[in-house]
Amino acid sequence: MEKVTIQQVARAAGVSASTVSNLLNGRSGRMLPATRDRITEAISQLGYRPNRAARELRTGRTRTVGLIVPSVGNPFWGAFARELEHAALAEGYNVLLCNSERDPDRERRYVEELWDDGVREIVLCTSLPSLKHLAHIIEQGLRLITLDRPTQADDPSTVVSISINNVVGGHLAASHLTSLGHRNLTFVSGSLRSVNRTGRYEGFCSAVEAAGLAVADMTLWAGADEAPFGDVEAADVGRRAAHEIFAAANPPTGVVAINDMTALGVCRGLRDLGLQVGRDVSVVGFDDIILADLYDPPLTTVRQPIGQMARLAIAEIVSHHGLTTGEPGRSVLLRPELIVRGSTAAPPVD
Amino acid sequence: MEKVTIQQVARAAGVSASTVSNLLNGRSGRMLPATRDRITEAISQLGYRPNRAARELRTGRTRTVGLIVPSVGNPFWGAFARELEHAALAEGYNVLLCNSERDPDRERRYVEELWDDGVREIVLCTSLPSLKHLAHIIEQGLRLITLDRPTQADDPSTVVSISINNVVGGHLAASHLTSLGHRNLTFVSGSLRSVNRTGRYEGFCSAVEAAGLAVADMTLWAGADEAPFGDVEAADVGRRAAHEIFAAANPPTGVVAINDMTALGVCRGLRDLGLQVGRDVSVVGFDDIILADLYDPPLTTVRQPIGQMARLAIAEIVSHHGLTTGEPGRSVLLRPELIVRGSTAAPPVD
DNA sequence: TTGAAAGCGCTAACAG
DNA sequence: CTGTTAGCGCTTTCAA
Repeated sequence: MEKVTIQQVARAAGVSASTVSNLLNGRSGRMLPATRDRITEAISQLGYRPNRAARELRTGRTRTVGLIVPSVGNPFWGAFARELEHAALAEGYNVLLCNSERDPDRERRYVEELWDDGVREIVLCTSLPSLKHLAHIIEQGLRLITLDRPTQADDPSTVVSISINNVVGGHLAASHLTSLGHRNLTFVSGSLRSVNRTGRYEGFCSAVEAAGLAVADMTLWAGADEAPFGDVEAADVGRRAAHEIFAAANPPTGVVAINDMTALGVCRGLRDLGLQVGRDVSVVGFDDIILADLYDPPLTTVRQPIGQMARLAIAEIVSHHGLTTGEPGRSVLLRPELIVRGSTAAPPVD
Repeated sequence: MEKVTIQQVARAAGVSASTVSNLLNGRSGRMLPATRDRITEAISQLGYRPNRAARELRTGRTRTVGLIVPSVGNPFWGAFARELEHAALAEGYNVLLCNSERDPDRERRYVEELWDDGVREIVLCTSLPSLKHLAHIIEQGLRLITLDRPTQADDPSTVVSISINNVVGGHLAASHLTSLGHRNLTFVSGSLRSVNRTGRYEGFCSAVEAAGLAVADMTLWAGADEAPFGDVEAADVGRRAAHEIFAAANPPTGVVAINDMTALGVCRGLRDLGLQVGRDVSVVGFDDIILADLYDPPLTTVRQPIGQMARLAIAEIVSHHGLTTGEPGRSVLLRPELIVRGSTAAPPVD
């Protein structure tokens, strides 16, 4: 079967291409019903589907939004992708998913690729501190919505950001532990390049202080600085962290991890050492991925409202579609929620 | 910054558009070095990037491969997506990832969307028995490579399939249990619509028979037929399965699950009932997702060689690029590997 | 060695 | 109400 064009449809219906085009683009208000029927008939008869490239070349528009996630290997991003797709589909948009592996270079390549494909709206999930590598495209008019990444001082002004309040999240996690009676905590963070680490650690520290403890006594385990950790490796990071932390003198009784994958790695590492999570050591994660509840023991964690984040992102895109005015970007901070499960308990009395 | 076209580059370099185009498309063999330099200079000066839509409209080609997975919420597919992307990038291809949620309708929509976007090669991960809903596009020349789905009798002849030998996999899983001494097994399968279930269950049965046991005594738990289970719900399916199976009389001592997510759900369900996995009950999964090794106890599972599968898929695409001949599709069956971990052991002696 | 010209399939004024 | 017309940005003969 050969490709069928608008011309052939026109011919089959005995009209001109423009008339077919008009029907296709909702300008059929004052069209004779008979004409409309003949065209519709011809379209389905021939199995005609408009050529995107041609249409786009002409109009410059697309109804596709790009989604770039740090790693589809991390179930959190998989789940978020589902939510975004769901919200987008409801508005008649399609989603194209790309996987950056937290590599600025891949991030840029994908943004360019999408831009060249005519995509003008991208939801970027990144924790990179700078957006410099994308500045040239943002200038050209790309609408960028960053997710899980609070606005940074030098971000281009048109960028919209949607994320949770990390300070609150870190505080929730740590104060949960201190209120259980823990006095010696460690914060485990894989990548130092993540902007989320800062906020979460800040909240962690504020909770520590609020409990009358000295922040100086708390450890920040941040892994090897040089290694570019992906999210799949997050579990390995956590596992190694546990090995190191609990081999050292004066180990903590409570651990807050930067995300659930890392937290699960920590749990695995503790088990390697014969320590029991939820009894010998308490562990709190971040994200609330499906597996948090499935794990043994189920993981206490700070939940991110991914459904809401996804809907906000799409709402932002829908409301601005077609606008060319560079209205200054906004920043939405959602409140995270602590989900208490079996991985945390009062510290052991020794 | 306005969009810069090939014309502007040409003007800036003092040449014609065709010359710029020639350079861009590797036809610069007999071009004056001076000319070439002026053009290259102009391109980077202006930040020129060719318009995909225009190029594609002209040529009809793309270097993008579509990847449709059943659910990015399942870490197995996330991991596979990474592998495929890796292999594709190495060959200069890009990957566009779509999420079908095992819905034939969404599958079709995405295939059409990708086709309309100029994508002519799609790696489709599906376990749907029929490809009828895609027949109209396959006829038009779409190159389809199905993954994790053995060729079915009525598949269009040009479809290439890459998957593991499910019969061998099911056999490996079950014979591992019988050789440990288990005599009462259950096969837990969520979706009845999955073509993989058949093969895996067949292998399961053959191992049961080989151990001198009666297949009729083994249970096949297949969940509620009506519910359209997604992969994220797989864990729930497993959990519910465990609840039902172990509430009934004469419960098994060994369980083979259709995939790891389901297996982890089964483990969770067993824990709900106070049963200990790897002691009271042995559980085997399928896939070997990252979390299998992270779990407590680590999950024994049948590993799918996703790296190899990804490379084969891309090799297939690369080798056929540009060919229009409808060479009959091939079917590759890879051998899965049993990974023994802590979730399986000899049955308890009572 | 380079350029002129035609056209991919579609849309959007503008005429009729 | 519908058709004519003129491109969108690029590639590709073919001619110079």
